[in-house]
Amino acid sequence: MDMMLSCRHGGVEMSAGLTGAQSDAARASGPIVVLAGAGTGKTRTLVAGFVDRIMRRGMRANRILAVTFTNKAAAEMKSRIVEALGSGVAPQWVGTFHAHGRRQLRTDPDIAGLRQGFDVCDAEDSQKIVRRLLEKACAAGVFEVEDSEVFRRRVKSITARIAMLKEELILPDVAAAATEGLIASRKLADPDDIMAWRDAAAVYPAYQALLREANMADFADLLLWPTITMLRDETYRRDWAARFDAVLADEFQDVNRLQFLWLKALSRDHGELFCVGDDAQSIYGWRGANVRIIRNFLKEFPTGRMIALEENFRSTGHILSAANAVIARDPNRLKKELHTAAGDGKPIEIVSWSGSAEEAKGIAAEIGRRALEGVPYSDMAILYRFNFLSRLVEEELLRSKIPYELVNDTAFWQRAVVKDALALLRLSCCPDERQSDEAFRRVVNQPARGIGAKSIARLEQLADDEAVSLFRAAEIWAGSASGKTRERLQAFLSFIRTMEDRAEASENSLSPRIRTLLEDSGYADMHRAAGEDGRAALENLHELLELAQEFADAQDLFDHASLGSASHGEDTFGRVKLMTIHGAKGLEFGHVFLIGWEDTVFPSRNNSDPDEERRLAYVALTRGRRQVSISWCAFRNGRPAEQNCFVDELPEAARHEGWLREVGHNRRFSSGRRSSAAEQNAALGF
DNA sequence: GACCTCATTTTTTTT
DNA sequence: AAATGAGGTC
Repeated sequence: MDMMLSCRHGGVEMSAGLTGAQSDAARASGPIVVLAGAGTGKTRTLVAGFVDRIMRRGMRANRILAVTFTNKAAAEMKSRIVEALGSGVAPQWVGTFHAHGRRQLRTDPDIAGLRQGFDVCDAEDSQKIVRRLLEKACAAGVFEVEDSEVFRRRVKSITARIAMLKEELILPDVAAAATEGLIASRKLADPDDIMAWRDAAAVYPAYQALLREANMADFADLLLWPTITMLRDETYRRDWAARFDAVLADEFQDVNRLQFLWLKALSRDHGELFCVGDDAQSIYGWRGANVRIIRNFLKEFPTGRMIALEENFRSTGHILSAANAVIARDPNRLKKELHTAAGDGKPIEIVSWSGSAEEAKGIAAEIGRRALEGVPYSDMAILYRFNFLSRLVEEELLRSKIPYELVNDTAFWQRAVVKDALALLRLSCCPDERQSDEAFRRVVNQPARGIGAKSIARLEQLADDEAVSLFRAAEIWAGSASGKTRERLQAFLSFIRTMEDRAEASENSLSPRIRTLLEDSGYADMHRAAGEDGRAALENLHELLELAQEFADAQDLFDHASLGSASHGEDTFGRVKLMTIHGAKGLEFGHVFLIGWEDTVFPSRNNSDPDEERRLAYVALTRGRRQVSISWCAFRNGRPAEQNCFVDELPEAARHEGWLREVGHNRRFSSGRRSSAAEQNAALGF
């Protein structure tokens, strides 16, 4: 402990090599928000804050709550804390909002009307529930029958809105009134929007009832019920708040009202709320994130402090100039400007293409060229607004034999095969439970057992009438009726029962148990029979079996499956990374290719908040350390497209000063000089 | 009634 | 990637 007297700023700075601003932030007490611009050492400061509370202020590591949004961020934070403090210290409360919520809810499931061992359903499961409710309403004539695409969108929009209602702490019974109030007060001009909110409020109570009956919690529930209970019941709140001497929150710009109230309820007694974030990087508004929370922090906490970190340790001067220019047009932003002591670096390239195929070819060629110059593949990344934009690029990289990795294309635990395998497991655990209905539906007819849509519809009817699970309904049917379907059902039921018995009898660990399920059910064979088409599926199943070894029991595995986990980070060194801009947040690469910068694609026409798209552009640009190339196409999907507004907004001076280079071979680019074909080819590696 | 294959379609972005 | 629809076969 004499370390803290050893230099002017104390032990933290000395051991971690912090800047003055970072150190000030880490050592501050009371409510504080660190406005950490991209590349200014956000995680470092957060970890330093954690360490400072232990080393200098004498708190215990397991009495500090630290929250992040992603498992990856949580894992990183944990390991860096352990690195700083030594492996003897084990922080017990570092995790995601969802993981913390689940932990709190698992302690008292009854506050949400749930029983012990409840399941967490993911967004897809939520959508399926809403879909079935809506289909029922259609059948009853409450809703019109629409074409399937419109229907799909509607399900999506309603599901998202129910989550938003929960994040505003609006409970089912008051949802309708609250929605009408919202419609009356706010100027919701769009009639579609108004209708969607009304639909959501109407479906919400039935949705919640269904979840509860099936003993399931959705993502929002994990934090909603603990928070509501803390607000209603002071004893309960104190019980939880007393466990922590300080609360730390990462990515604070992305918290929603629910998460903020949860943080406040836990930190109210001591006021130790240490938040790190950057309002310029708030890109999750569609998921309920509320930028105004970080922007109004000082109004909420008049005694609090806001400390801005503006010295960037990542990018070149030119990259920062471009990023600053783009974000400067967000009128509500908290003022700060990134600067660097490093040099200006290479010019930013704006490359225009006639079509997306050409763009893909060009990027692959350019990556090949840079690789020859000695840039490791792993130091390059291609970032885009939507996942589907990766397809053509992927083909081209494959053709060019450039090793690449698609990051988070469809998260492992959300893949259909993985969910099917887990459904089999869930069903073999407790077939009679209502929470297995979803599992039943997934696998009854996979592989095809002759139990098709019509039979399942009849089963659902029966289950409804008798108020039992689908599995029970199937047993009733198999016991009474006759015919082919009866035999087929019987075969399936007895298979599940056998598996259930065997699971109880043996001490078989998880992995072999799943293997048996996959083999004996014919599920694995189904994919083997599909040949090339089933290869990816089999690989995923194999990986699942490997991963399953890490889990103690089925419940443990289900928990990880629904909230995701960081353990799926296989070593993929030496590969070009392909990911969405959202997925790239928090990461950095020497060379960054930003594709699809066309109006309606990026900024997306679907986002009602243009400033959020702007912030996304800011995030995209600030991922690059040394070189950033932006590209856009005159044609995308056979439709003409325009260079997006962000390109236009880059400082005019930059074009004259030569640090913004426009390269292209379609007739449409606006300003700047037209480069010769020879120049283009030289630049793009043909 | 159920299954298969082929084609089409439409993507937000993620816990 | 995954959900849908059409058209043909058992």
